Formats: sequence, C-alpha cells, structure tokens
Amino acid sequence: MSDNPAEKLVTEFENGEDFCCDLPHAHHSDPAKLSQPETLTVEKAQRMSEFLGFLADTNRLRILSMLADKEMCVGDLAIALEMNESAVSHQLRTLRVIRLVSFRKQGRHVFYRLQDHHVLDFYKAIVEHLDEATA
Amino acid sequence: MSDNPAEKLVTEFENGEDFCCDLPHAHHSDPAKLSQPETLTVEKAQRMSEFLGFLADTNRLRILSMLADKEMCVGDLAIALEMNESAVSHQLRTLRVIRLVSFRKQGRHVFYRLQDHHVLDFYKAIVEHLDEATA
DNA sequence: CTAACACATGAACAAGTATTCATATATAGA
DNA sequence: TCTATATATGAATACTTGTTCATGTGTTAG
Repeated sequence: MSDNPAEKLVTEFENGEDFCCDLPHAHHSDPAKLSQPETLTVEKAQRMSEFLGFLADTNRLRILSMLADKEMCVGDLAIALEMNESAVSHQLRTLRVIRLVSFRKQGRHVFYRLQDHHVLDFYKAIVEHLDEATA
Repeated sequence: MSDNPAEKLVTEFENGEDFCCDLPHAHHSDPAKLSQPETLTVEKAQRMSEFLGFLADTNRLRILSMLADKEMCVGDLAIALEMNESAVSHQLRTLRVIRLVSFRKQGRHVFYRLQDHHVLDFYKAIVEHLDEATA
C-alpha cells in the first residue's frame, strides 16, 4: 500500500523497427539496467512462488475457505469437504508449516483456525481479484 | 526447506471437553450449515488453484516482474533472466494461454507485455501481501 | 487394562509440470 | 536464392506433489 512500483503502464509501443533490431541481438534494453529496483530477485521470486504454490491447491483452498468462517476439527473438515481424513491431515500439516493455520487441542480433537487476519485478508484479496480475472 | 512448524501457541486451556464430543463424531457443526454462502464451491476452488498454480513459478514471476516494468522480447528476457530461450518461450506460451500477457510482432522479434492493468494490480497485490507474510 | 476413536505420519504410487534438446517456421539481409 | 536470426513447439526426461494405505501416538470410555 505504501510503495507503488512499476506504475509506468505498458501502453507505449508503435514507432518501432528503426530504433532497434539493427544488429544480431544488440539488446533492446540497456544491459546495465536489466535489474531495476522493482525487479524481483531470484530469491524473492522463489519465496513468492513457493508460497503461491502452497495456496495453489483446490483442497487447501477449500480448507482455508472453511476456516475463514470458523475453526473446525480435522474430522469435520474431512466430512464437509468429502475428503479422506488422512489427506486433510496432510494438507493441514503443510498449512501449519507455512503458518497459515494454527490449532488448539481439545481432548481427542484438534481444532484448526486461520493463523491471523493477514491470512484472511490475503485470501479475500485473491478471491476478489480472481473474480474479476476469471469473469 | 523451512521445517519449523508453528507448534507453539498451542498453550490453550483444557477445560471445555463436556460441551461437545460426547458421541463418536456427532459433528461439531450443523451438517445442514456446512455450505455457507462464503464457502468456495469445488469448481471455484479449482479455478482459483489453477490460476494460482500458473503464478506459482519462480521464472514466470520473474518474467511478469520484468514485463511489469516494460515490454520485452523473448531473447532479452532470456538474457536478463539468464534462462534458456526455449524455456522462456514455453513460459510465455502458458502466460499467453491464460491471458496474463499479450504480444506484438515486430520483424523477427516478438514483444510481450502484461495483458492489462488487472494483471499488474494483482501482481502488485501479491507482492505487497507477501512482503508482509514472509517478512 | 483394553477397545474405540481422533489425528498424525511415513512410504509408495500416480499425476502433473518445467526444463532441455532437436527441429520447425518465419523474417531479414546478402 | 541461401544463410543467419528470432521464436515456437513436440518429445523426452527429471522433478515435484497430492493422495492413499498402513501404521503409530495419544486420549477417552468401559
């Protein structure tokens, strides 16, 4: 919300042809400038893709969707989502590892919930953006 | 690789116990209410995960990061990202298919750019949220 | 104690995917 | 025309990942 990177839109092209492409690949952009400040470093891109990859699963999204509404235990999640309990447990483990959910134990049950409001906000943001994108 | 489960925070009271869990799984939530309005349908979760999956790749993110700044041709992207040209072309193809980028041909070159502002907005939103999330 | 239950976890298998290599198409220049 | 360049694409390979099955751990009830 604070930073506004790469605001410069992509709507300028035309005029083409003569200001470049004369030599066998005489780079169309200044090589020294290939790494702008806004450009993702490899490391950051890796962290981002890793995180998005964790989100990019139908059942994990459905689990998060459930937990966005209220905390639930493993068995009920399995029933509600019509999934194998083991599968749910495995998915919850990965969600736990990346700190998207936390849990509390109560007797034989383990109740899971979204870790914090950031997760909920991000989840909602994705849903909204994707409603537009895939409309 | 970060194998550091969030196993803390678990410190919750133990009391409870009697207001539920009497029967062998007498669901903790009303079965009739398992599908709330906010709950993702399977179809929507699938579309979302598919879309997120396309984004969940280090090199695709780096390509988008580049194109967020300005349009670029395949060869320059390959050089800037130190990737095989073929790999870049393949990735651009998938980005094209899901309409995240568009292109214009100019002589032997093909210049790619982000498809529209939604893509840029979404990309920025992710970067911001992940800055918080992975900070 | 013993049995039933709730959940976790490791291993194995299946399905998906990114990269590379070889090749194809298309354009520009000689 | 022929050659070099720029990009695209199919196939093969290697890698990742989600699910299932079997089993292990911990808890409650009888």
